[in-house]
Amino acid sequence: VAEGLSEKNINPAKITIICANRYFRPFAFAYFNNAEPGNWHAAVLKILAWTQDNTYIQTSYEHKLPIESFAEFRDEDNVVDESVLPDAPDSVDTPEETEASLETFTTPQHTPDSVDTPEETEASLETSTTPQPVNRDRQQIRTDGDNLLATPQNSESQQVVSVPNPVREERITNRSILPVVPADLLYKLQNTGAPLGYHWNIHAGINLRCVKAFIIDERKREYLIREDANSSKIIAPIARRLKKKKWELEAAYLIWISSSLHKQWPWSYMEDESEAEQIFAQTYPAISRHLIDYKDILKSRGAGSKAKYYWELSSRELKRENYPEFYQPKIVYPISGSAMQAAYSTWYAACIPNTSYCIPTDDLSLLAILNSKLFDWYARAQFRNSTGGSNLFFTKKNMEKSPIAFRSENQKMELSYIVNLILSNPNIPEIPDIEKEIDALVYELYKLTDAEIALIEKGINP
DNA sequence: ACTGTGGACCCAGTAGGAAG
DNA sequence: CTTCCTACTGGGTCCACAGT
Repeated sequence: VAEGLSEKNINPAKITIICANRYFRPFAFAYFNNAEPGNWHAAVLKILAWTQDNTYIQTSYEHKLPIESFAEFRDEDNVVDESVLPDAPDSVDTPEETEASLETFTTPQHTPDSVDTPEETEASLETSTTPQPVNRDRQQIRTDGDNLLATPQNSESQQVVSVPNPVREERITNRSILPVVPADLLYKLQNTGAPLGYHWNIHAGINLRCVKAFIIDERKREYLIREDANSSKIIAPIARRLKKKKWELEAAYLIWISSSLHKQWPWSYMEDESEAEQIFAQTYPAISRHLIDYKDILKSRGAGSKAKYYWELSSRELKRENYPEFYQPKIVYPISGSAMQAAYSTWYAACIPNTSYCIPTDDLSLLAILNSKLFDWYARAQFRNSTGGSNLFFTKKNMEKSPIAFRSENQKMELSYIVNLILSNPNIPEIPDIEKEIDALVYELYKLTDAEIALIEKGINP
């Protein structure tokens, strides 16, 4: 509420909020439905949103939108003054300008026939494509209307042009009124699709605190089982990423002995550690012989470890109830590194170490996006540490905020098909070409212009 | 002019501690 | 117990210098 005004003398029904970024992607109106003066609390905020994908035009008439006109975009706004971004005040706010522009855009409830003519459409496009510096803070408004961004297409209503439809890429590039700078591209990406955390859950891996003792390879596993068949009961598959490799994971095994604090082992209630050690050695002789080599390191595991004895992990029992994410197909990616190297695991009950995160999903189009050049560019722009190191941190918070573009079923299928080509033939020499194909499709998903793609290909970050 | 060696430095990757 | 991040490790690269 502006200074000098109180809730009482504002009529919420007279307020319409326009939410858009400089590219009008997405573009939304919000207004208070059933609002009455002095009764703010009963007002329901209604949102009408458009994206480039969405050609269905919602008319103000259809929704009884209380707005009758739009402010005219002035010519001088054609010149994008970077110094006033992002905090430039919205010029629409000044009363004179609002007053002066009343005739410029008239909604179809007054002239429903005339807007159908091509000239009219052209005229409204011409005026409205001009970018308007908008206060970014206002655009942070998040509503449950995220799903509106994924409204299915409906081309039938294309001829009803009631609201300026400025989302026309070719116009923006042809007029070259918008120099493509990395900050703009970053901003555009941030306003595309929905954040990853909106549709998916991210799960952390198991903190082993001594990888070399607990993780073994196939040969060692076979050896341990040959020595003592019981060993197989406490050996679980673990999906580790391969160094400097996307898509593929390394198959390894983890000696999973849950902490006595979570599970009752024959040695769990021994007072004396050497006594417990003896029982452990009798129960799992081969594994006991293996872990004893790391006794000193394991014993030095410090605070935070809830393991009761040195041969135990601090984790709970490996069961579906405790770790449902390990029992599903999942995308696995590193917690930090020089680049995103996501991979896909269908290995049943395969756990992951705490150097990785996983997203339980079989949506390979998400994997395609994560491993694309576009996402790499985004990560380089967004995921650096405050200390300025070279590492990128794919932390849970960072990843949850990452914008994932809307994908139609067809697009999902196309991307999944290509990703499957790589997954089923991980060592063919054509992989770089296939990855380029994926990059191109991902650029398409995010509706990037040629100039923006060039920016990413050249690796120019903000 | 070319090759081999070793030290210095850089950087990617990781273990594990701190904080919550 | 989870999440994040720091400090460490170890591999890679560069470069000066010595030997062939």
